Amino acid sequence: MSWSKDEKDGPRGYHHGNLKEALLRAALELIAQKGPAGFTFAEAARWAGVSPAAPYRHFRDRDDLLANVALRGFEQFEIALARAWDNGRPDAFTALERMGKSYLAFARAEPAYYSAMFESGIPPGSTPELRAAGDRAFAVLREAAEKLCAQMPRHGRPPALMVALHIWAISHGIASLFGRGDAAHRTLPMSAEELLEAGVLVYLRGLGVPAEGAQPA
Amino acid sequence: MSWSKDEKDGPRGYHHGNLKEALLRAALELIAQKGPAGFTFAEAARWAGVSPAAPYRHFRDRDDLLANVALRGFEQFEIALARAWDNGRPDAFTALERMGKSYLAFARAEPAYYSAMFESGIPPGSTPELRAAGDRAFAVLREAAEKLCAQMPRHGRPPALMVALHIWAISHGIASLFGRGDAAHRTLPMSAEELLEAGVLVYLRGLGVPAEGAQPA
DNA sequence: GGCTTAATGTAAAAGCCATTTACATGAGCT
DNA sequence: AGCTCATGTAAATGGCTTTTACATTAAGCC
Repeated sequence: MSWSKDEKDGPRGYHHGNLKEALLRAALELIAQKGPAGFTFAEAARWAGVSPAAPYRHFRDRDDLLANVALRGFEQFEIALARAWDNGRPDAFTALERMGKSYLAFARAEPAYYSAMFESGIPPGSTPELRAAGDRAFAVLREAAEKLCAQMPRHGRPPALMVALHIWAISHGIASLFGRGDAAHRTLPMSAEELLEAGVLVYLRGLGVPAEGAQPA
Repeated sequence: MSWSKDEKDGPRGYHHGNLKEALLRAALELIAQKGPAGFTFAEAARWAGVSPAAPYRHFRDRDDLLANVALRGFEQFEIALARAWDNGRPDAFTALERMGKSYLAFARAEPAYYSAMFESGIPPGSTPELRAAGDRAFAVLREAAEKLCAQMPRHGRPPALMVALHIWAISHGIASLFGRGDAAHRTLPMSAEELLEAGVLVYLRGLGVPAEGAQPA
């Protein structure tokens, strides 16, 4: 019945039907266009075809919506990293490099998620779920570090947590400073991917890691 | 000469006397309290005791003020880094470690500047002055990398620019992710300073740098 | 000292946002 | 059919940003 017909996805009646989802998608799109700062609650509502007050039925406030976008971002991020890591196949070293590329690829392909996650001003611990999702994503990196460290000689073996933090830091640093080609970032004499790969390579050599199957010199 | 008396610093009459400066200081204070996102033009004006429209005589808009804060931040940052570098004394290695500590100390001591510089959404190239100031700050790091590389055996000597970028990235990554102890960041099993120092140490070992006066093994 | 001018503030208004409250609609269950 | 709760709407409040017309004053010039 409804009033006219049934337009693919537009709001059908008094009730939207899937507003929460629509708002999350709208927010993602708006953040992609104007950054987390430029994103407005009202515009997301407009985008979803509802009144400015409607979103409050699904999110406590603007920050809550932002935090949910970040949450979803961490989930996607974890998936992407885990897929790249692929359980350390064929070997930890190769898989780690692959994960590094995946890290930057995510930041580039999903700038809205990435900025919601790291540059929106939403504290990581603003909600337990958010923190947990962030931790799960980091856990992938940490697992990689564990596996990498495990195959080092027991002697000077570094703490895997520290290694994971270092790699996270340099990855995030590169993504954040040079992440995308847009005007919002600095330009580089090389690609971010090359820069990260080289950095991790040097770092791992510093740990004595490639003493695995490759030649140390 | 003045109008009524001379009260230390309060606005004396119709004209403020030093509004631009007052606004910059107010912005810095407000950003420190509520982050770059929470900072408002109107509140800065209130803080300076002028009407909401007054700031427009000194800054094109809110972003312009933010950019000027960032500009000032880069200048301070350059000074801090240069002081720590101290021309590479007593040796490049020691001086670099000192600069790393200085980097984090700045981020911690001047979170408002740091976030205006890197986390405010103001693009680095939004104005030529801003870009130049950023470049000057980076130049200090780059000089350090040059000096460090210069003392390496000519053979496998890495590009100094790349080294500078790597160190910048890991420094920024750590500052940005774990920078301050506040709720806005993640907590660590060690201090950010220790983490950075260890990371740079490993990285430099990977480059073969400490083959200077120390023992390579 | 007067006059002129440009710099610096103010007042008021338009338009957007976030958020709240009271009310409306309708989906699902009995 | 009747109830009830989830989900929307309308309208209002209070801030913020930015613009425009106007007020005040600092400074230079005679």
